[in-house]
Amino acid sequence: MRSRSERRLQLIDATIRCIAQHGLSATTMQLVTREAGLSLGIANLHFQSKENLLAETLRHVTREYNDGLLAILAPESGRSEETLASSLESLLDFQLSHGVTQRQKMAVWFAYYGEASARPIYQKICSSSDRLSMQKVEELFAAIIREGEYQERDPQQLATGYLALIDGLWLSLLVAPRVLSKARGKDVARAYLQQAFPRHLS
Amino acid sequence: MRSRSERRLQLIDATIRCIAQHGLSATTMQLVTREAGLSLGIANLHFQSKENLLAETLRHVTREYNDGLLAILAPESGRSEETLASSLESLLDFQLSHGVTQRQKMAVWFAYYGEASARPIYQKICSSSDRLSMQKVEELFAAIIREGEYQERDPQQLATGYLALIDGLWLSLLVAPRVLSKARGKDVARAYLQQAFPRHLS
DNA sequence: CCACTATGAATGAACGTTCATTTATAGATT
DNA sequence: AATCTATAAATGAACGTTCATTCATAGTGG
Repeated sequence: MRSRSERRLQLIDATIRCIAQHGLSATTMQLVTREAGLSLGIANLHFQSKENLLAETLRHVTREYNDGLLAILAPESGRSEETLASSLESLLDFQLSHGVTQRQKMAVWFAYYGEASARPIYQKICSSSDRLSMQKVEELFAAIIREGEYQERDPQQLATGYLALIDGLWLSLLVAPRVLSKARGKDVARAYLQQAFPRHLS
Repeated sequence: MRSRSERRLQLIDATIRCIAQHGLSATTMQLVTREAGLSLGIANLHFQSKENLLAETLRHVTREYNDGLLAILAPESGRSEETLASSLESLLDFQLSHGVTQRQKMAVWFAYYGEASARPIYQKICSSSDRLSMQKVEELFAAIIREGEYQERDPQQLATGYLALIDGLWLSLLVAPRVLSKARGKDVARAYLQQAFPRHLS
C-alpha cells in the first residue's frame, strides 16, 4: 500500500502515457488503471471522477513546465548583461530541451489545447499558464531592450511572436517530426531572437 | 429529398459546428444529425461510419484552406517585384483573414491536431496539408530572396519560422482571444516578414 | 479493532450501427 | 393527364457494445 500522493502521481503518469499513445478521446479508465498496474476502481478513489483526473493531469504537466520556466526567469536572476544574455540562452535551451519536447509531453499538451475551446476548465488552465509565460518572457525582453539600448522594439510584440513561434515549432515537431528536427527547430527560434537582440545572442 | 453531395456538405457543416461547440470527443452522431436537422441514420447512409465522417470533415476544412492558399501562391502568379511583394501581402491578409481565423474553423483545426498523434489518418491529412503550405511559402520566399538580393537568407528556415509563427498565433487567438486580437496578431506576423524582407514590405 | 486502501464484478447510461419501414422522385404505361 | 412501377433517400426504434461509476468485499497498517 502506497501513500495518497504516490498513487496520484502514478495514475497521472499513466494517464499521460495513455493520452500520448491513444489520444484523449480513446483514453478510458480501464486503459489508465491497467497502464498503472492497478485496479479499475482506484482512479475514482483518488480523483473522484475521470473529468477530475484529466484536469489534474493537465495541471501537472502545466505546473512542471511553469516551474522550469520560473527557474530560469525568476525575479532574483537577471542583473548584469551577461546574466540577461545567458537567461535568453537558457530559455531557448529549456523550451527545446529533451524534457519539454518529448513526444509524450507535447502530445498531451496539444490534446488538451484541442479540447480547450469546448471545455472551460481546460481553457482556464491553459490560458493561465500562457499568461505566466507571456509575463515572464515580456519582462526578460523589456530588460534586454533597456540594457542593450535597442531602439523601437516593443517587448510585448516580440514576446507574443516568440511564444507563438515556439508553440508552432512544438506543433511541427509533434505532427511532422521527420520534416523538422529538434536541432533545426532550435535554429529557427534562435534566428528569431538574434534578429531581435543581435548584441545579446551570438 | 436532396442530392448526395448536398447532404454530405450539410452533414460536414453540422459536424464542424458540433466540434467547435462541444469538442471532438463530445461530438456524437445524435448531435451532428440533430444539428443538421436530419434523422439519426442519415450520416451512416452517406458516410458509412462516424470515423469516415470525421475524416471527411477534416479533409473538407483542409481543402478549403489549401485552395485559398493556392489561389495566392499558384505557380502562374509571381513575376515582377510588385507581384512578389503583393503576394506577400496577400498571404498575410489571407492567413489572418476573417474566414480563416473564425473560432469555428480554428477550433476544428486544433481539435484534429490534438488527436493526430494517436490517429494515423488525421496525422496523414494534417501533415500533407502542412507540406503543401511549406512548399509554396518556401518557393515564394526563395523568389523574393533572389529578386531582392537579400544576403545570407535561408528560405527554408524562414518559411519554417513563418508558418510556425502563424500556427502559434492561431492557437493564441483560439485559446486566449482576449489577450491577443486579430489585428495585433497580424502586426506580429507582419513584423516577422518585415525583418526578413525589409525591401518588400513597408 | 478501526480506519484506510484496494479490488473487480455489477450497473445503468450513452454510444455507433443496423435495418425494416416509410416517403419522395422519375420514368414508363395506359 | 392520370396511374403505376422502380429506385433511391430518409427515418428512428432496436441492438449490442463500451464506458464511467458504484459498492460489497478483502486486505493492510497503526
